[in-house]
Amino acid sequence: MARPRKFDEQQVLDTAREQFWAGGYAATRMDDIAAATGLGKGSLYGAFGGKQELFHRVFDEYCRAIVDTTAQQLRGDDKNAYARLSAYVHAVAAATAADTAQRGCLLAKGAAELTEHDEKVAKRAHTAIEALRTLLEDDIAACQRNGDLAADADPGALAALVLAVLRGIEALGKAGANEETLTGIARTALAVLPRPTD
Amino acid sequence: MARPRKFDEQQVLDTAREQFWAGGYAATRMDDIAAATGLGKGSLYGAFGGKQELFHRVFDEYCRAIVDTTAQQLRGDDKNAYARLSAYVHAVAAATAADTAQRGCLLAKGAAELTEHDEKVAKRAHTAIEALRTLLEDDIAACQRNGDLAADADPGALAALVLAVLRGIEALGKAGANEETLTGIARTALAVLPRPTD
DNA sequence: AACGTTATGGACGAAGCAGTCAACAACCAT
DNA sequence: ATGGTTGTTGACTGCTTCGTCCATAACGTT
Repeated sequence: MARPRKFDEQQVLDTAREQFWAGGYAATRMDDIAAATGLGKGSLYGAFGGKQELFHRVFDEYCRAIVDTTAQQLRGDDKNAYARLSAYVHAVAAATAADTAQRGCLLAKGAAELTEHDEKVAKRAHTAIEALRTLLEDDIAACQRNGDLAADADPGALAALVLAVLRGIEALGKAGANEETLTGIARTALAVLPRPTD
Repeated sequence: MARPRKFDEQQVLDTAREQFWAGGYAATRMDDIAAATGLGKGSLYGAFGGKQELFHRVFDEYCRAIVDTTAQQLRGDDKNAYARLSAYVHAVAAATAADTAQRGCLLAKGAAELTEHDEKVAKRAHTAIEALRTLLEDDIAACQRNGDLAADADPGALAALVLAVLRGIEALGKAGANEETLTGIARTALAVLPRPTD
């Protein structure tokens, strides 16, 4: 009944994410996104509404992806819960260290730039962080059931601590900490988690 | 021999800092700073050079202030080293929670926005972070000498961990974590630091 | 095939932006 | 006091950028 779109919406969102990720929200121009995607501005505005809406789409999708990926890495049986936690924490440190361009995490970057002025971004970031905390708490509780961590510790508190360490690793990566420092933090954080006393 | 300045340079820097802090680098306009300080743009450019240089001045000064404040809070005799560490960690959590406007830390915000594209900002942030790490390490070593923390632990590693937790608290504050969560993280982090075994 | 509907692309408008400039003002050394 | 030097002001320039608009293109339905 009408002319179909020539572009793949997902592909455009991916490209837009790269642009916003590299430059931040304010410094990214819609013309850049148009050029990078090959779309005319009319199509871009027609399909997504505007710069802010486009960023919201990108940010929302990124948050969803982060939480999904983490869920895949942390969910599983009690038996391997500690191994998963350890692997995850080390993976975040390694990924941060490997990010030589120091782009960091779009969740952190977007939140830092826009939380104060954009309610939607603030809410979305909060939801994502809360989801990550829950995933960590579930895994830590599994570790406790399996006897890998002290049963009398508060899993929620430990999850919040680990989450803070992870976000801190990310922040220190931005500040140019080297790989050894970052992996060292991961190692130390895991080492200080309370063990069963028997 | 020449006309003296009518404005206080420090006051202008303070005002500029507020502007950059609230809006970020890209979103802050020189006209805003001019209006907020009451200076004409000519004076502003004459005294500071341009937007980038002005931000460098502000950022440098902010980093210096952060490190100085931390040094005042952490330096002292071995006897009270642990009390100082505890007070400092809790103070950061409380300050982050109290920051209802969620402006966060200019060091983190500036680094997140500009590290990739501005070498000077990257270097300055790195230096500041390294200084903070050293201050923490010195205090932690003092704690060990005084028997408040396990002597066999690596003070450098513990310092890096605590620093990560602190930066993580800051990041979680941006994401809207409530006061209870933040102070809980501070409490848990201190609780998991290794104690002497005797 | 003709038509209604939606997509496309790029020129355009309007506002915003960093930075400049020239006329004027204030100071001090002589 | 006077002149040289530096600070001040705000209008101005030239460029950038968001968003719109419209002529045209491509599709499905009848």
